[in-house]
Amino acid sequence: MKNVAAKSANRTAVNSIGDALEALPSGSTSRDVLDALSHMIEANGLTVGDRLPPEIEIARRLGIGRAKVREALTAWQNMGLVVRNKKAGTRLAAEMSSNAIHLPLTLKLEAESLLRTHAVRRPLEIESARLASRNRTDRDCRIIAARVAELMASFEAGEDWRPADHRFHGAIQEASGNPLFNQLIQQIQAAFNEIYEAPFGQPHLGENTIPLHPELAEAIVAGDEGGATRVMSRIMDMVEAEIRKVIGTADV
Amino acid sequence: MKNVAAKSANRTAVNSIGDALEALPSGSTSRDVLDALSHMIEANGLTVGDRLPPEIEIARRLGIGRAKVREALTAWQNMGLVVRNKKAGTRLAAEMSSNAIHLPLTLKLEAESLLRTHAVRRPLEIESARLASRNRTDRDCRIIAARVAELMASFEAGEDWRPADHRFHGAIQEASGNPLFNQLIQQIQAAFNEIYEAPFGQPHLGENTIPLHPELAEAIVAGDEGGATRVMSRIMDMVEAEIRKVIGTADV
DNA sequence: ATCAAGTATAATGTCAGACATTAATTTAGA
DNA sequence: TCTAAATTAATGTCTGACATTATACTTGAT
Repeated sequence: MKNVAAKSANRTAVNSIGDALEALPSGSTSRDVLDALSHMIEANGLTVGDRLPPEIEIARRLGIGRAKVREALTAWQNMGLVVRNKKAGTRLAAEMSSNAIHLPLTLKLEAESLLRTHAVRRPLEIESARLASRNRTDRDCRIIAARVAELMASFEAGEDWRPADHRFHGAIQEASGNPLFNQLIQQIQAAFNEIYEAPFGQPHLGENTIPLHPELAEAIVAGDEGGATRVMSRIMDMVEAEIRKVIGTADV
Repeated sequence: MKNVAAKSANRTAVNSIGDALEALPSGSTSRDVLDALSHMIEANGLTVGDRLPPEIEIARRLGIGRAKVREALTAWQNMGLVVRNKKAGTRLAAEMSSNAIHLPLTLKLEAESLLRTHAVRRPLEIESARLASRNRTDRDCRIIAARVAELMASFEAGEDWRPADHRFHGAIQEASGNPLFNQLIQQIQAAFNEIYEAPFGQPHLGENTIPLHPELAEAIVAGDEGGATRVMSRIMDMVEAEIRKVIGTADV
């Protein structure tokens, strides 16, 4: 019975893709293929568990080779967005894996994932600040001082201070002596931005925390482990509060 | 001049892959291809910026088709681990890309130190314990209780308790309500094991910490945020101490 | 008529070969 | 010596074929 419903749903989907899948211009990238598919999925209201058209059909409609379609679908598969099955074809995956963030498809689902992403970033930032205040070299101190000055100047000039903020935190992670912190946080932050920038435009998230940054820099330079931990925690808490305010939810 | 050095490095790499790339058994998956390549990369000491052999060469050596090699490399490319270039071939990427949190190779390339890996795991474990003691459901409590019982039984029976330990920590991360913790820690731990098991054989790392685990479980079930944080911190500190003892180094 | 077993089929998975494209390298020329 | 054109070695793409397999269908027995 469930099969019957699924089957008819599939048929409508497959029959009506002509409306939404048009030939791509030449030189189109794998990303374009995914965008076209996203569009088709949305236009047809396909949901989790539904089948996509066969690869060969997609290729024909888009006017590209099957290899290109496969490459694109493989990307989604690796992100956990679709599962492929010999006879059953390619279906939208039962669950969106969290490190798979392809915007057109997942935007609606990802609001609270901003908080989740931040929740992971939080302890890493705090720990990196603690280690930085412990392991910093003279050179690190000079860089941190320069970066925080740069940040405050940018902030007070009313410019877009986020690149400077990014560099400042990068300097702290650098000073921690463990490159993994920088790597991980950078990736997490990139994922965050990918979710965030699109739906809400140009944000000023974290603006209230900027005045705290000189204090953070001082604590690290002074080697004050507890102070660095405390200030960074406060910064992270304030960022979290702002996220909640923006997306208007309360639960993690 | 830099070109010359790079070129000669490439040549040695390409010439010596015969040592490290052996034919795969049939039915091998794309993951196997990547594992074989990882192995080759490590065996030849390739680092960021170095070239991989041409796809067709890899395919020949592994006894598979070029399509399969391409699919595997595409996965890495999508994760930002490699960049491909028409004539220049495929190179290990200079920077890890954003939406991909694929740690195993990253860590292998970047972290020669177990301590660094552990240093990243530490704050994540502590935070997940804290969140678990805050967000746990009744169901989580039951699972945690069952897992810790299982762990202690396995430990006292003198068996290999590590799978049970793994499941216990997994239950805590589950209880935190944020699946990202589980994902990240699991990957970090996988990377750790990949580095660790090989050189030191069958370890009993963390054995001294097992008796602390019931206490940790109790704190979480009781909702004692401070207690959970404290115990998990102690566990992590002890693991770190044991790592230091094993590898006999002092520096992070 | 219902259920089980076997068969057919339609989709993905893989391979091979060819050609297109591009960027590094080499060569020719000013 | 420097610049520009030709070469070339790699990835990128297309096509067609075959392998594999999970589903869908058919057949047979109870």
